[in-house]
Amino acid sequence: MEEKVRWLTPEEQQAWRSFLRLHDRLRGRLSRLLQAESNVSAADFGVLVELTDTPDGRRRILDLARALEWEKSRMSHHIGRMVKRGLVVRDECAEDGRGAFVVITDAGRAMIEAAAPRHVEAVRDLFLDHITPAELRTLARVSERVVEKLDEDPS
Amino acid sequence: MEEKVRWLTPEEQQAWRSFLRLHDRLRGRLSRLLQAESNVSAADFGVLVELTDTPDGRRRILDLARALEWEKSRMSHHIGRMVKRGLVVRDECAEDGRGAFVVITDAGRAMIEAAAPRHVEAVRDLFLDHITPAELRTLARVSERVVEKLDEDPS
DNA sequence: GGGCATTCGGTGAATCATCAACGACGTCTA
DNA sequence: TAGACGTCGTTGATGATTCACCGAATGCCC
Repeated sequence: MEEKVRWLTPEEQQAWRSFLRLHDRLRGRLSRLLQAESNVSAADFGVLVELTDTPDGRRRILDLARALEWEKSRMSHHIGRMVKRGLVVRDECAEDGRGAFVVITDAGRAMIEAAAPRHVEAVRDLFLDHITPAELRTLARVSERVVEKLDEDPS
Repeated sequence: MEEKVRWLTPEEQQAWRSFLRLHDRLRGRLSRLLQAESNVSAADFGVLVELTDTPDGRRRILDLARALEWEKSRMSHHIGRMVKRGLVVRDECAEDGRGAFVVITDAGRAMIEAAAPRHVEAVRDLFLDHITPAELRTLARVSERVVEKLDEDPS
């Protein structure tokens, strides 16, 4: 009952590895920059961005978790740490007694307003500036297509 | 002294986010598959692949760390866990009294030989199959170029 | 050879992520 | 309105990663 394995061709192998490597490097570099220049982790940054996307800077925990594709448990722990550092506060939810809101504080707002321009600049310097518009479109197209397939796939 | 920030255009923003999302999803899915079907983590898999790349299945620790772009400390901790599970053993180094080798065990070899075909298949199913050869070439080209720039950049 | 910096690897503490379980609440149905 | 069931969020235990540091061995330069 032995199936033959279709191993990757050298080109495929190399493309796949470069692709993975790029991601690791970019993320590593960007998060070290965020940490060094603005004293926030990439995770903090993501949460703060989501919060500032709403006019009042408050969102339900599960809503946040879904937006960032985190587990609710991770979100809960992470929010706890951010509360301790004064970036956000918890607030209870009137409509739903089980629920809870997270609200950005002034300190949190100050932090992200300081961090965002540097971050955008870094994304340009390290990534976008080295890619042609056509390549970027290809990248976006491929990414969307593959993610879509992943979502369809039962797992 | 205020600099103007060149925020991302909607297209850039969307491409960047899709790109990040793709990676997270793919990695998550692949590592869950490895874990579920073959009982190894993606990290274990990487180490075992590096070890089987040499004829005798033994490599210096720092050498491994560099190949995987890990910190030596992470490698050391990880090897410790793999030793505990019987996938590899440590071996001392004759030429250099400070050094140490890691050697794959029979159990480790069996594990990766079981895992590799499934993994390759998954990479095809989830990624390569949804991409044209031209797109793959673009991806590889862009990845290599950007990684190269990252390496040049002082940080 | 004696001193000194560097490299190799390991360790403990702190941080972060994941998993299973839980309590509290909401919703649906009989 | 009672019970069953699902959802929201938290918690504690367990693993994994990073950081700062250490000891041992090596290489280097005088």
